[in-house]
Amino acid sequence: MRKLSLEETKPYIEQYPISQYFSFDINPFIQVYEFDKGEYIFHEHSFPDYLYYMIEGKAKLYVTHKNGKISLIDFITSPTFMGEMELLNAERYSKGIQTVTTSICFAISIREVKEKLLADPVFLKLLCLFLSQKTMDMTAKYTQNQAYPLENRLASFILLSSDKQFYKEKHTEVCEYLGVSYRHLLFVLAQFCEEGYLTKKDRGYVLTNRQVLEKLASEITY
Amino acid sequence: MRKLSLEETKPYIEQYPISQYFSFDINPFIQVYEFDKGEYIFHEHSFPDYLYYMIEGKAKLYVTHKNGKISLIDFITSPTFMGEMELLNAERYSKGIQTVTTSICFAISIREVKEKLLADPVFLKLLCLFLSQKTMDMTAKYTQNQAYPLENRLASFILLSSDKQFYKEKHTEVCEYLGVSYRHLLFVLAQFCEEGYLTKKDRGYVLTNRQVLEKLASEITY
DNA sequence: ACAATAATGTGAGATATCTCATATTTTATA
DNA sequence: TATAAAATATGAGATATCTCACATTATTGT
Repeated sequence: MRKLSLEETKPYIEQYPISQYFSFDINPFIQVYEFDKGEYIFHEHSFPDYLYYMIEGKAKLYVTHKNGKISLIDFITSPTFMGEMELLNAERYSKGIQTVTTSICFAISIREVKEKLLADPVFLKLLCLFLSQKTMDMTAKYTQNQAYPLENRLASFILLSSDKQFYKEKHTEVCEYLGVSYRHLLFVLAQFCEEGYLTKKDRGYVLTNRQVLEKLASEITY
Repeated sequence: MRKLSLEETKPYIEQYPISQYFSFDINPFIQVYEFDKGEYIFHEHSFPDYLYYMIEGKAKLYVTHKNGKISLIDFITSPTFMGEMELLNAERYSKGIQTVTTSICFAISIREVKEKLLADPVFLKLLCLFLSQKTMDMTAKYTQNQAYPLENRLASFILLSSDKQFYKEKHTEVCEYLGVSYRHLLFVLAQFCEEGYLTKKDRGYVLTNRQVLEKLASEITY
């Protein structure tokens, strides 16, 4: 983690204006941080000091269970807030957030502006929208997780995350996201290859039968 | 569903003051509705006209999947808001909410006060707290669902929902809540009886070995 | 009070998914 | 560049959970 100098800060502030999200001048309270790839933004069970607004990058929100299993709750993609739950005091201890790529974040000191933020209708409205959208996405994901076998969910995930006709995600992340074991993910991927829906190439998979994948995925959503 | 008369309304308004949740006078916009047991407050895929604040009763928030499976997302207990996601415009169509007991709700016409509500810092702050708490509860539930077998989750559920040493919930609801089949729930309950943790009595179960149940439940949470 | 509906209960077989062990390859790091 | 760490890969056996079929007992509506 590196705090950017004032000169480095400037272009980001200009390129990503967030003043519209507040009814007071937020700029004096903003610092810009850069997180390396793989670095932790929040450690599990910590008390965050900052509300972050990620403007560039990608991260994983996860929780480690007592039995050692890890649930990847969500892929966090910019632009988004992080630490808003903690700001609201709703959470005793934070979940973990680890970057997947180098990430740039605005950091707003909770100590300094908590009072102001929690009385700001512009910000609060934005936060409400953000929270409800997040809740709905998660509800959809998790209810589907328990209502459909991996076959359907994986097909859906491949279609969503593939670039053109090429799928190439880290199995280690995907299995945690879809809530299955690494072994089982590989098993179903192998099945897809056997059936000819996918074909291994380089270090990824080519979608060789998009139609069937779409049919499998379509069994989930209306 | 029955709209209460003005005289009937009065005692509820007095007993459950919610004016503190708003920075303007909400009373002119409040109507009081009574829902019968088993009645639907929101049908799935409808567009709610009211923001509800349930003051008495209990309901189920659920979603029906394309394959016919039902996920009981949450047990909704008073006091709580309902329809807040729709108010925020975040949801195209609503989930279903069905009462479990006769329920009394304050109804606030979205059409009439949406603008005011979405600019009210007092209400918005409350809503943020509510939403983030809900998100966290759900995240906890769903990540645990996929990280632990029913044995642990059921033990935890029994301890939470039993009255003194007696457990008596509808299996049909519980299996949807815990995300398993009816058959499997009964199977694990039978197992608990065989092991002597529970004993069938009347139409419920007596907790005959609370200690073991607590041990099973404790494997989940920190 | 009776019929319809919902809830409970059980068996048997299928399968989706997990655990663990182990080998190889790729990527990160000193 | 050597070494450690992470990611990929696969087999074999176990199990958690599901589906379906069917019978019984409550509960509800008329």
